[in-house]
Parts: sequence; structure tokens; C-alpha cells
Amino acid sequence: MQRGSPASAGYNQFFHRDFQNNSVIPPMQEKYHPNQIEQATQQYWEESAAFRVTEDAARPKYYCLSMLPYPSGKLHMGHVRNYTIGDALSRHHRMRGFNVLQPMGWDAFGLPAENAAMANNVPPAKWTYDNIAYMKQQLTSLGFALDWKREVATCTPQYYKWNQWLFLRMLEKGIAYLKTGAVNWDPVDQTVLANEQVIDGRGWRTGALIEKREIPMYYLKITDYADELLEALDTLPGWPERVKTMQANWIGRSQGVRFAFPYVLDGKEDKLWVFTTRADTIMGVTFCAVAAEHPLAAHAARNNPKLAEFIEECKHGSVMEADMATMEKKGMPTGIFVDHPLNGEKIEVWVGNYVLMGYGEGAVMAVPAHDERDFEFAQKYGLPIKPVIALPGLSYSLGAWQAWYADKERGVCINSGKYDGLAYPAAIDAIVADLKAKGLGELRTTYRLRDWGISRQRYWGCPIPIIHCKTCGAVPVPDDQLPVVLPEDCVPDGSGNPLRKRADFVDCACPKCGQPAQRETDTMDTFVDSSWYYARYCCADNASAMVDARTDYWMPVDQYIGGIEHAILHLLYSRFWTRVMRDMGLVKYDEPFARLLTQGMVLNEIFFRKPNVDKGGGRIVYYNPTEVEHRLDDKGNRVPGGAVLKADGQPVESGGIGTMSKSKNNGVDPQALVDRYGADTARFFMMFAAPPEQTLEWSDAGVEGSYRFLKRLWAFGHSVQEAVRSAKAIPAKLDGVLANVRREIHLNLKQADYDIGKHQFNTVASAAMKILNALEKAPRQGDGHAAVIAEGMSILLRLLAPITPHVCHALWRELGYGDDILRAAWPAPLAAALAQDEIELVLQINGKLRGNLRLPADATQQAIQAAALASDSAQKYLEGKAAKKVVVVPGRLVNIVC
RNA sequence: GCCUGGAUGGUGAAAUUGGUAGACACAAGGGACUUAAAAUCCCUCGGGCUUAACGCCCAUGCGGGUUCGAUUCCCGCUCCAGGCACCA
Repeated sequence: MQRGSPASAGYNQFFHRDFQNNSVIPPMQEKYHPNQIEQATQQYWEESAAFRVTEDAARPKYYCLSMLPYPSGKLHMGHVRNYTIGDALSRHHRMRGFNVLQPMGWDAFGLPAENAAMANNVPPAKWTYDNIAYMKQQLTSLGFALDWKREVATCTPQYYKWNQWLFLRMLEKGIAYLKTGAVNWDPVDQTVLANEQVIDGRGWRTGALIEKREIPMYYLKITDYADELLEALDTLPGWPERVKTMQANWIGRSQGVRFAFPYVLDGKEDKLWVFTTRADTIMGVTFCAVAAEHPLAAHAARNNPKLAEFIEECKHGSVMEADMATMEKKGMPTGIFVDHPLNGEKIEVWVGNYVLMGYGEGAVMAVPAHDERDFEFAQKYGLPIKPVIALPGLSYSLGAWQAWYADKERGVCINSGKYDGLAYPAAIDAIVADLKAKGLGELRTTYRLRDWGISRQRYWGCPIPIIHCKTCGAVPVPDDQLPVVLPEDCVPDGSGNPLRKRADFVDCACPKCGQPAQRETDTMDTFVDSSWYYARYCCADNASAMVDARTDYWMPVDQYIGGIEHAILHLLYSRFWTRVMRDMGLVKYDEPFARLLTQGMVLNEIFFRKPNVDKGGGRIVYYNPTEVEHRLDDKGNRVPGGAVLKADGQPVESGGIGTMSKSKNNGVDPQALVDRYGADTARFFMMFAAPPEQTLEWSDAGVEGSYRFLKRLWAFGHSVQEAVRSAKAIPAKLDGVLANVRREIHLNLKQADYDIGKHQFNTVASAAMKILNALEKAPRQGDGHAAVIAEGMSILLRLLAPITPHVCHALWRELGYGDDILRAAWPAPLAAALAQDEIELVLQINGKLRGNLRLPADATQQAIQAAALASDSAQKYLEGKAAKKVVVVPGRLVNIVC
């Protein structure tokens, strides 16, 4: 590492290096040969173990982490974008003196491996490991500064052993527990499907109508941490506001009232509990709705075949929230009545397809006058609507829903007996007091957040370490028998979890009583794997503990980089898991990711063909955009619906544009780009295309420009090699043209520093291009010209090194700056180079641009005003009138208002 | 449906967060070099009006508003993207 602190490290230090010791300089290639340069550079990094890091208390650490990829087969442009951002940040911090850790691993369990297994009759394990080998080579060829000694693959027993171990600890503490949950059941394949595998309510392979099934699953009590997860968002200034907003809304803490409708059924007294945030409208309840699985619904259905049929129909519905929210709301009366807790009125209970058993109480109160969904439901079924909130000057109408019906800010209770005239807070207080007195309700905080169900009825995942014994029940696997190893030779066939057929896996002895017993065959959600891998990188070689003291050095992650699609689930689960580990004394931090950069998605077109459901279904087939061609009209524009598959000339449907993914087959393999132009061009182009956080529709138009730039950079380096190698220090007094060139370079460096602070690498790339433009135009003679070029080139190479490390490494050596640009210090703009005597101000008249003013840099407000008023433009537009007002923005403009 | 973002030339984008809209590039057109091609270099390049030249008007998805001044702030829309708990 360089001497001195990052801030003081001057770029002029290269003049003190061994410039004279250049007796043996191999001739520099005249042309840019990226493949040779990149191979040689990568070999140098490999041999010098350039990116191996260890803990070093003497230096500030910088843990730079990109989200680990799912090994789907090949990298796609989203990966290149993600990892280039991370690599640029890593290399930049390294040049600024930080001890940088940048690891990589594989989110290696998951559904695509099972699908590939079915398609190709290959075990998921083999498919996964092959993909890892190929993608690792791709990452290496892109030149990412990764410490591969810390590599982690979540499908290895060495890794997932600790999932199992911590799960057992959670079970002991009651954080993990068993409860039923709804899954998608394909009755033909007799298997549970992921949401993604259900298309328009049908199984993707069988076309069969999917049923909801309630099965026992393990859940993690993330809701116990809801308050902390919400409140700690304020401790994360390095996170994007939008991510914090999304998480806060997801947790959805709300104050409300849990209360009950008493009833008598078959001579037995009971209560129907519901929750509401609008207790001020309780007097407007005209019916209640319960889920199809609710005991009251089941009771009513016993001698009501039509209701039983409706309940059956509800069970065919989707488990997905988006479907629940958009589907047609249907219901049917049960004939059961409950008592209104405040006025004793009889309230009928309905079964509603929009009420979910798993959430809250599985029952809701309905106030059609003040809830839009209830309003529509009541209109549809002719149920009474009783307004109990009024706004002055507005009259309630049953014709159509008005936004003010739900206004709780300005509304006042009416038709509510003793509560009439009360506003929202007072009404709630009074109503809660009365409910409480009757023992029928109380204030309660609730959360939208639900506990995390982790059981998956799938093979390719981490086995849940439980043994089922006829006498002892569900028995945890003892620690000394961990890990429960997943057999790696299964090939799923789509008809359920193949583990169930593996006697050598399932059959075992009960750890408690020793009797024959069966192993749990459910595996864990893959979000478990990715909830703590960042901690494991710090100590990936430790076989005897989940984490060790090295995590105390590296954690928390200083900069986490990943797609915005993970804004909620992965990041929230990781924050939860971290807290569980903290509360068990395993780690010492609250938050795993100090700063977060959410990369915008890289999108591409989606094309597919749907199977004909009438002919028995079958799965949707997606076609890569490269397999599709388009009919064009006279003007060369695409004809809508004119997409056809090249292979057979038959039409394909357009699925719009969406994230590059394996499942939509719309990924673009960067390999062609790397083969043709080299990794540096691919990296530069990806950074130049758009700012990191912005969504990016993929197009390789423009990649030529990035390649051209690197060719020009090399050619320029070649042409100034001698001048740079023999350059002296910059003279105290530069002539005007050279001073301007130098100023331009330092100005762009200053701008680039600012932009790097914002992670805006596209304008950093622009600044590099502007610097090269300036250098190319610089005079090649005159006192100090070589020194200015040598300094400028050293700035340019170091500025670019994080983005295009190979070509910068090679040029750094060829031009004699030093052996290894990795050890060079980050450049700093110099005030002396930036100084100027005169500045240009914009002259506006009434806010419109009317000219420019050149003034001394130190001109006073008064002098600027006087100069502005005296200018020709001002005289022309003022026409002798006096200015009403003159606005001076220092360093920028003068606006004369007249 | 709900939550969160986004929309600027033919295209990707920039505008130091209220101060010259379109930097830097791509594509296109014209030219130079070349036997030719590639590569490279130079010029033009938002729309309109006008001029010999200077210049003027319009323009940042749509409609309003605040301001000396709005791509930027506020209100109301449209479309697109991400998420919605079993894709990862």
C-alpha cells in the first residue's frame, strides 16, 4: 500500500520513482489488444495473490459485498452491472488506503436446478456444480478483484450445517415453531407448486386447476422483531430512502382495536374476534365476513350444500396477495348471526373469498359506508349501508364511492348514539373504553408483517433437521449428528419431493427412544441460505463454528450492492437473522449492511408461447430475444404482434419487458461482448450506460463507442510514452493553453470525485473521456507540455483503474509510472491547477438567457450588478426603464427583472 | 388492487439538487485518408421562424400551481418498471 494517508497522497509521487531505471523496456504494442492485456493482467493478479486479504487492525477496513448469484448457468448483464459497481467501489477504496474485502459465492439451492433436472435428466447437484465452475471462470475473465479463498456455496454441507444448527437453536428458544400454512397443490402431479409455477390458476406442467391446501410448516417469529426492524431503519443513513420506506410499509405497524362479536351457537356462547384500525366506524357495521376455512363457515356449511360448494370454490383461489386484491369479491351468507358489541344489533356473518384464514383473526367487520371494498360488496349483494361519519357540507350518496367516505382526518361521528359529534381520536377512545368495560375489546398494535414460513416441500434445499417418531413426535436432530446431509444423486420428476422415496434418507432411529422413525423431508426456504452468508465469508474455513472473531473485524458490510428487487424480502430476512444471531451472542452488530446501493434492474424483452389449455396444457415456453425476429413496416418500425420465432417462422407472444432471468429466458450472456471487445470494454460500457440505481433496458448500441475510447486511450498512451517517461516536474508558470488543459483535467477529476461519492459511474466515465479529449488536444510542444501530459495521464489511468483495471494496469507499467497501479494512491485535484482569474457569468433578463459576462473571479456583488446593468443586452432589453430587481447567484448568473 | 420508483433529442444519458436544458457518447448525414474495405480523423446533428450575420419563439410524459427563475418543489392524471411473502 502507498505511504501516507489517502487524503494527502499526491499524484506527483510517481516522479520520485525509478524513472531512470528503464534500460530494458520491451517495446509497447502500438495497437490495443484487449485479450492479451487482460490475460496477462489476470495472470499477474493470480500469481501475486493480489486480492487475498486478511484482517489488519492497522488499516481501516472496507467490506464491499455484492449479492451472490444464483448459479443459473451463465452470467447475464444484470450480474455484470452489479459486480462491476462493486468492483469499482472496491478498487477505488483500495487506492484510498482501505483494507478491502470483496468475496463471492453461490446461492446454490433453489427451484431452477430442479426444473433443469427434469428437462435434462441430470441431478440438480451436478447441474449446479457445473454452472458454478463455468460462471466462476466468467467472473474471473471479467477481472473482478475477488478473494476466492473465501468462496461459499450454500448447497455444501459445510455451509448449510449452520442453517440447521441455528434453526435448532431457534426451535429451543421458540423463535421457530410449527403451524399450518396455505400452499398451491397440483392435484395431477400430486405436488406443491411455487407461486411462479401457477399460471392463471393452473399448474404450469399439468394445466390442472390448482387448489389451496393447508399443511403444517415451520415458521420463524420475525414479528417478535417487528418494532426493532422498523425503528432501526432510522439508524441506516446509508440506505436509500425508498428501500426504508418500502420496508416500513411492509412491516406496516398500525394501532387498532381488537374486539369481539358475541354469539350463541348450539346453546354455546362464543365470540367472533376481528381487528380494525377504524374503530370509530364500528357503529356502521352491517355484516361480518369470515374466511372459507373459518370454524363458523364450516359449521354453517354442514347443512347448507350451496355454502359448502362455495367454500370449496374459495379453496381453489390463489394464495397470492396480488390475486386476492384484484379478484372479484364474492360472498355467501351463513345464516349465523352475531351480536353487535355496542348496540346489540344482530349482524349476519358472511363467508368472503377475500378473507384469509392465515392473517389476523380470519374474520373482518364490514362497514360498507366507509370502506371501499365493503361498499362494493354491499352494493353487489344488496346489504345495508349505514353512514356513521359525516363531513360538513358533503352529503352521502349510495350511487358511487367517494374518497371522503374514508376520511378520518375531518370526519365526525353521526348515527352513532352517544358517540355522535366525536372526531376520530375521541371516538376511538370512547368506543375502546366501552368495549373494554364489557370485556369485548382493547387497543392493540398490529403489523402487516407475517411470520416467515420456511418449510418447502422440495428436494434441492437445506434439510430441516427434524425426525418424526410415532411416540416422541417431532424430535430435533442432535447437534452431533449435524449436518443432515442431502443426498446429491436425486433427479426430481415433478411429482413431489424425491426425498420421500429415498429410504436411505428417510428411515432413521428416533434420537430420543431409538425406535424406527422418519426424517423430515421438507427443506428450507432459500432465503435462509442468503440471510447470513455475508458473515460466513469472514470465516468460511471454520469447520467448528458458524462464525468466529474474524466476523467482528469485517462486519458489518460497509457497502452492499444488489438489485432493487431484494428491497424487502432478502434484506428484511437478513436484518432479522442478524438480530437472532446477536441475541444468541454469536455476533456483535445489529445491522448487517451499513450502506446499501440498490442497482436498477437490467431489462430485456420477453417472448413466449402459451400452451393450449384445452389440449391438456403443458408449460409456457419462453424464447430468448435472440431467437426472435420482427416484421417491420415501411418506416422500419416493428409491426405490433409481428414477432416470429426464427426457427419456425411462427408467431410468438410478447410479454413486454422485464428483468433478465433464467425463468423468462431473456438474459443476455456477456461472453460475446467479452470475446469481441474484452472485459474492460464490457465493464466500461456497462458503467457508462446509465447511473447504477436506474432501470436499464438492455441494448448493446453504443458499445462500439466504449471500445473506441479504450483504443484511443491506448493509442494516446503509445504516442506519449517517451514524453511521459522523460517528463520533468510541472513548471511553476504554465502558458495559457497548457494551464487550461491542466485546469480541465483537474476540474474533471474534481467532478469525478463528487460523482463517485454519489456512485454515479456513468459521469465518472464521461469525465475520463473528457480528460482524454483534453489531453489529445494538448500542445505537444512548449515548456512543461510533457509534464502536463504525464500528470494528466497518471490522473486518467488512476481514475479509470476501478472501471477498466486491465488496460490501466498495462498502461501504468508501459508509461513507467510504476509496477502495479493497485498500489497507486487515488489522485486529488489541486487548487493551484483549478485557479482562474476570470469567470463567466450568465446574464438573464426576466429569467431568459440574454448573454454572458466575463468578470474577475473576485468581483463583488455590486461590481457584478453594475457590469450586468451596463451590458449591451441589458441596455437593449431595459429600453431605458429601471430594473425592478437584480438577482445575483455567485459564480453562476445575474437575472435582471424589469 | 396496494407499496416503491421512473418518464429529458432518432438512441443511452447530463444538468454540482431551484440558476445557461441536452455535457459525454451512440446512430445518422457529409467530408478527408485509402486501389478498395476496415480502422482513424474532421464537420453537421431537438423542433420551428428568420438572417449575410446577430437573433427570436417552442420544447424535459400530460394538465394545473408556487417562484425573478422549475427537468428539479406542490396538486391531479397517463404510461412503464420493481415488490406483494414458494423465482431468486
